Parts: sequence; structure tokens; C-alpha cells
Amino acid sequence: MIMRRNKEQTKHSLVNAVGTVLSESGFSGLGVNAVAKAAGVDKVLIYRYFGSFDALCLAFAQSSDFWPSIEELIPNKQEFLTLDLDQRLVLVFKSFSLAIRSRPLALEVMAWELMERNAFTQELESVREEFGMQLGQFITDGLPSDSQAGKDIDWFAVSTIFSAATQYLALRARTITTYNGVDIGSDNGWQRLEAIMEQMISGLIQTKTN
Amino acid sequence: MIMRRNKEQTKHSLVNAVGTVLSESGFSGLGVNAVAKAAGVDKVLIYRYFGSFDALCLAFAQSSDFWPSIEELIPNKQEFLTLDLDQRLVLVFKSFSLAIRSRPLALEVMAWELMERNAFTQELESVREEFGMQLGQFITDGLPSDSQAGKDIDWFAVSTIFSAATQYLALRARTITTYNGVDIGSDNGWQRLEAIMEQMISGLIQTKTN
DNA sequence: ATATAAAGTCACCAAATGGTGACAATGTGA
DNA sequence: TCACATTGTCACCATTTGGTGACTTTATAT
Repeated sequence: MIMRRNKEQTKHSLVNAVGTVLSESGFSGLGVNAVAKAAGVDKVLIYRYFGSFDALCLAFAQSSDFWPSIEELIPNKQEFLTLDLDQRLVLVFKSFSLAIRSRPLALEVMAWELMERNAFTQELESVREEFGMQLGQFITDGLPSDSQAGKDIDWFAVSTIFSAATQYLALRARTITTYNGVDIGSDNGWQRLEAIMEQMISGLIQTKTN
Repeated sequence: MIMRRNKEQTKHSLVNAVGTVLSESGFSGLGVNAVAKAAGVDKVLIYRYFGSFDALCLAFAQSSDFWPSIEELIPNKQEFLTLDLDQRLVLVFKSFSLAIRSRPLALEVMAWELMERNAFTQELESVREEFGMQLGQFITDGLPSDSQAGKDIDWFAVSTIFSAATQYLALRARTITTYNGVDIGSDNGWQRLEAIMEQMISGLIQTKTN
């Protein structure tokens, strides 16, 4: 009863092959032929099982775990809930930059999103958007009711800037090591960035509480 | 003595065609055939005049003005020199984001730099690096000697974060309109970002002067 | 066992890619 | 005028791309 021919396994091979090709050759090398070869499977099966190459990429986008989970960013939820908003932000951005920098596939996909908008990248975006929403809720969830500090601060704009900067610099770090005098190729440089982010956040709160 | 066949003019056509193709079809459509067609010239001349396609791209990188000039960012130098560091930073980042968002070619090239590292992107980076250096000097040039505020602040890290965020969001704005609740497709959203950057900078200085 | 549907292989297609050699048209110097 | 180098055109090449039809092999249900 051994299935030497297994449709599901072949589909998985193809889906995984998308990630393989993407991380090995970048998205410029992504194509029907390359993926089929990487999967060790005939390319015609892509069309048979997924209908189109875009659909296969879509399946990859939905099934893959290239994006960090919230649990990875915040391993200790109990401890996290005891923190203030500023401390939470700092902690999240620290672990976010760490998590993202160690994910070549995520970086490749992020770069792709900046280039094109197709069914694939659209799906990827929706995955990320949901992640962002959950994370946002997590950060503001169950905040001490007596923390009035920074209530009139545009925290969305703050986290937008920090998240954007983090992602951009993580992408740049793949090809250059120094950006504007900061060594984004080393943990040292990233600590500089985290430190100044921390100062900015506390500066914001102090300004408003004064 | 009119040259109906003009080598220099043809070369210029080819160089310009690189920009045309890049802004119309993106860098994924960039190739020998497309550029030659856009220039209205036979592709063999690319190899004759530039040696290789990469060399042509290099010529484009060096000759083009897709990147904003410092004069564009700071039109009134006299007035600029009267400002404090924080005011200068705010002003520069405001005009930088404005300038960059209205430059589709610059955005395309920026996105490309995030994808690949080749002779072309390397040259582009060096152009940009020089720009960054000049801008940095400009910002700190002739500062009032009595301004001790923020002397111990890592301003390189600050401008790194703001510049990175600006570039990333400008890139994202090409394909999506809302990022993390901020409408990066409209001037309104960008004003939110500029406002919070302003608050952060002044917050930094206040923290240190207290 | 046999018919039938599913799973996989293979050969092929048109189009586009980067790249080159042969040739025609034009300019320029003697 | 005539030779010669320059400028440009064109046909062609091998390779790769996305995509399809026809085929063989395997599993399964009756």
C-alpha cells in the first residue's frame, strides 16, 4: 500500500522548492523551470496541481513560516504584560530586528514586496499585515490603567518609523556593511540603533509628562 | 558637416534609455533588447560603444541625475546656517522625503540596490554615499559654538534610522497605501511621520539638557 | 483480472534572452 | 576621386523562458 507516486508529497516538494529557489537564487531566478528542477519534479505538475505558477507561489506564501511568530518575539508573555508601553516597544523592536536579520528567506521576500505587486506579494502582505495587527494589539493589551504617559503621542507613527527603519536596514545589511557610519553588519551597530530608539521613546514620554 | 550618424548622440540615447526602461518596466524588464528598442538603436551598438551591458548601466549610474542634489534639499543655505542641529535635521528629512517620493527613477534604483549587488548597484551606492557624506557635513557645518545641546547623542544613529525609514516607506508607498495605520500614500500621512520625527528629535535634546 | 482514473515522463512549441559576424551606408582624410 | 575607418542595419545563433499535448506507468475499484 506504499504510494510510490504521491500527489501530496509532490505538492509539498514544489512548495518547498519555491523557498529553496528564492533563498538560493533570489527572486530574479524564480521561475517554473528552476522550481521544478529544485523539486526534482516535472514542471508540468505545477500546472496540473496548482493551475499556475502564481498559485504555487501563493501556496508557498500561505504555508511557509518564513515570518517570525509573535511567540518568538515575545517569549515571556507574563513578564511582557508587566511592562510599560515604552519598555514594550523597545523590547519588541529589539527582538524583531534580531529575528528578521536571521531570516534570509523573509528578507528576500521583503525585498520582493518592494519591487512588484502581484498575487504572490499581495498574499505575503496580508500575512504580514495580520502579524502587524496582532503585534499592535499585543503591545497595547492590558496596559496599566494609570499609565497616562504618552497618551497623546502618535505611537502608530513611532512604530511605523522604527519598523520601517529596521526592515530597511536589515535588507541593506545583506549587501553593504556600513550605512551612514553605522555598522549594520554587526551586532554592535544594531545595538547603537536600539539604544537610540530607546532614548527616543523615553524622550517622547518625558516631553509629554513634563 | 551635419553628422546624421553621431556616435555621442547614440551613446546618450542608450544611456537615457536605461532610465526610461527602468522607470517604465522596472529593473526586471531591464535588458539589452529592451534598452536598445527604447533607444531606437540596434543592440549591437551597446557592445560596440560600452563593451557590455553592465558598462552601459554603469554609464547611466554616473551620468544620471536621478538622485536629488543638496541644493534641492536646502535651497536657502544662508537661512539653513542660522538653524540649530535639531531644526536642521527636521528640515532636511522633510525635504528629503518630499524629493525622494517624487522621483520614480530613484525609487526604482533604490529598490534594485536592495536586491542585487553588482557593478551597477555598487556604483549607485558610491554616488549615494558621497551624497550622504556631503549632506552630513552640511548639517553639522558652522553650528553655533554655544549649542552644547545633544552633544553626547548618537546623531549618526538618529539620522540612520530616519533616513532608512524614509526610504523604506517611500518604496512601500509605490505598492501599498497604508502602512501600520499610516497613510503613506498621502501627504497627510507623511506629515504625521515628520511631526513625530520632530518630536523625537526635540525630545532627545530635552532629555540631555535636563 | 481488467478497466479506469490518477501520477508522472517526455518531447515539443513559440517567444524572448544575450550575443556575434557579415554587410551596407556614411563620413573623412589624402 | 578614392581609399578607409566609422556608424549603423540585419540576419542569425544558442539558450532559456513559460506553457501544452501525447504518452507511459502506477494505483485502485469492481
